[in-house]
Amino acid sequence: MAEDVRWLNADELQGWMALAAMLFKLPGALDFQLQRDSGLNHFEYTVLAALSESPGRSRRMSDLAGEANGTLSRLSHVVKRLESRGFVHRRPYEEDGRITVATLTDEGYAYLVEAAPGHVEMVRKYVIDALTPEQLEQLRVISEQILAKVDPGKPC
Amino acid sequence: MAEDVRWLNADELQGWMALAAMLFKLPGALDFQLQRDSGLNHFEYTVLAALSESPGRSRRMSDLAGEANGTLSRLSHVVKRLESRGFVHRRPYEEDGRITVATLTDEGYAYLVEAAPGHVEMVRKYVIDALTPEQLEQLRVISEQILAKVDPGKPC
DNA sequence: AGTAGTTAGTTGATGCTTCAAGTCAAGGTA
DNA sequence: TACCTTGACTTGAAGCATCAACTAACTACT
Repeated sequence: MAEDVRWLNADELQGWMALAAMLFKLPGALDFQLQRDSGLNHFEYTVLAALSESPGRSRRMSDLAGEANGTLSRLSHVVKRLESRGFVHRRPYEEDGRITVATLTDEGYAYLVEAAPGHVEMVRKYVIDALTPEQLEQLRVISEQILAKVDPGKPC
Repeated sequence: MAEDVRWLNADELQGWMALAAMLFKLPGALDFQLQRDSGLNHFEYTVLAALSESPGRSRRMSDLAGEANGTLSRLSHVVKRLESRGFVHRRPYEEDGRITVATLTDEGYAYLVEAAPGHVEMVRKYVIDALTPEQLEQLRVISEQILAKVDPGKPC
């Protein structure tokens, strides 16, 4: 078929391999710490954190899914779990019955406050302290450029 | 407890949020393309690719797990699936019966050759072409530094 | 030779994610 | 009013990953 494939040269391959390795291992490492210390995975943590910073500690499901970088389906399952643990509750939005609003409960907030320091420490250890401020800035720009290609519908 | 948490400042938070978003979305996007076009996920692809570049298209399980950035258990499940599809076969190593050697079959190689162009194209589109050569080099260095913190046991 | 300990890999259960299909509410359209 | 159509979720099944427990093969000690 397409014989005109633009294969990767040595530098490109090296760059991609390094990124791929990081892409595989960092999420696992973060999940491991969170799971062990708080019984949450990274997605669940992100959901709770996003709620805690929202007005009224509430947010509609679609927004929350976007904020936490997940699909609506995934979020729905996760919020059901979090709800059964008493960290979140859901109610239909009065002005539009299709919309569901999720709210962080006091227990959920307290739990998040317990979990946050350990998580922040890990992010520091693995990412922030591993890089110079310049590198972190480079990484931010790079991540945004890649994200723009992967998910063009998110102007930011 | 520990009230002396070093929270993230605005720049640090921005950098981390951008990385996190990329970390969540890029693997999904790559998996999606591979799954749709080739019925493989990224880990399976990596395993086949690693085998194809090994002497005799063969490798012991532990090495392969390291190469593909996964655990031995995960690899074992995956190789079982790949074996049942006829892409790989396993045999015990004569000189040490504990060791298992996995080998890429001709069908597996042919399948990989079919899948590779589409995958390379995606890696180009999402990563290589999104960045300047300097940025790719920055990203390689950054990834290696992060990886060294996450997984200190791998000197490279 | 016998026993304990280590290494390499496998397996099964559990839980999370994904995908496709479903529900239910709201906004046209006629 | 009845009928599509779209939007916003929810659900159930299937697949995949993770974890802990297990087996088998080798090594070291006595």
